[in-house]
Amino acid sequence: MNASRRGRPRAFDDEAVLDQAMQVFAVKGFSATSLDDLVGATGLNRPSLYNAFGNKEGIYRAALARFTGHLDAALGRLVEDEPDLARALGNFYRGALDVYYSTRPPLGCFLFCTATVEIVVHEDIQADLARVLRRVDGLLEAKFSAAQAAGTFAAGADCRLAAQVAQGVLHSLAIRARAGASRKALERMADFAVSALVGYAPDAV
Amino acid sequence: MNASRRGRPRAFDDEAVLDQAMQVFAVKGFSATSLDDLVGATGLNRPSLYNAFGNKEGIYRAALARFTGHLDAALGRLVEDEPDLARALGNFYRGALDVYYSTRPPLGCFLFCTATVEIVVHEDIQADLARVLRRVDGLLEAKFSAAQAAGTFAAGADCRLAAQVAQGVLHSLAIRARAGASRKALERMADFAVSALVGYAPDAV
DNA sequence: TTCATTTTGTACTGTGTTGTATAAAATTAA
DNA sequence: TTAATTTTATACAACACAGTACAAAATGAA
Repeated sequence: MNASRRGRPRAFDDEAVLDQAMQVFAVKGFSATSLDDLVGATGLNRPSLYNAFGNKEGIYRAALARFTGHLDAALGRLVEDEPDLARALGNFYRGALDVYYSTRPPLGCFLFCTATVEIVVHEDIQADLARVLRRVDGLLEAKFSAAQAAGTFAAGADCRLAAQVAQGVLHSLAIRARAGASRKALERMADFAVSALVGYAPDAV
Repeated sequence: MNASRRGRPRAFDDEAVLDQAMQVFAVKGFSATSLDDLVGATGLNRPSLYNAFGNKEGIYRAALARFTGHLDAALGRLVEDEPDLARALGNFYRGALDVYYSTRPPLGCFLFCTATVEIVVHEDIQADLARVLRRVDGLLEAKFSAAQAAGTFAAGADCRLAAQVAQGVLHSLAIRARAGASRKALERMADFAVSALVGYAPDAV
């Protein structure tokens, strides 16, 4: 029923359009990006964009969903496929850095670097961001819990807090990559964080 | 020479104006804030704003400088006045949370949450942000180094990396506070991070 | 073929935007 | 008092903006 719709067929691929829109949004942010920017980047005309995505916020949120969907899938796989906690975290950070440094100049994280400003005014974007925060916390908490059950992570440690701090390091990578840090510097920072988190001992105080 | 200038005296206090401008910028971000917003928030008229700060970016950067100056002074004091590393870090995070939760709704960090988007397009803002990142890394590295010299932080640890991770936790607090996390949750997260960092042992792998 | 339906392209509307010109007001120096 | 200087207030210019109306084009259904 979906393949043969009635009227004139679309002359563009939604996902390709969102990728092009994301490139502009990732550089300028949501508010500073104009519809003319998006028209220029996608090659579509305004009615096509509005028909497909509603309005500017709709385009942004669709691009955001595509970005987080991809990153979520990639990082989730990297974490879940690696049984060792330290290696899983290392893969997680390197996978993120692959994305954060995939452009010239590096733009950091599309979500953390461009959505965060908007969340006070745009409730939907706030919900989008909060959802990802919870999801990544959950993903990492599961990994810490599994390691704890396997005896490779401190028995008394709060896995939820460990996961929150682990994602916190990701937030810093996101910002620092956009702010001009070298990838190598961030890899070292991430390695240190992995070491500190995996080696955590609750009675250290 | 500074007290008595020639022409008509200014009818406003620069710092009060910047505080009011910051309130708007902190909610909407730089790009989404209009000059009319700033006129409304400050009570000044447009030529007065332009005469005092140049243009919109000038107003934003002046507000940013005021914010970072205050936070820098406050957090710097909190860290340097406390000799114990764990307590110093705890004070550091709590001092930041005091600021991040000082409004309703909480807006997180004015710098990390609103400047980060802009740094790709606005080089000056990028420099502003990079300067703060370096400064905070340095502040914390000095604290870790002092603790290391005093024997309360692991001898083989890289204090620069520890400092970067410690500031990384701050970046996460900044984002999460704006995204709707409770202050109590972030305090627990920060406490965990302090414990993990202070108890770090290089040979944990 | 003809009709219904959806997309496309152009052009436009109304409004919001940054920044400024200009003159009046308030002060100091002479 | 007068001139020089700076700030203030109003008004405005030139442009950018998000979103839409409308007709042409391209398809499937009848």
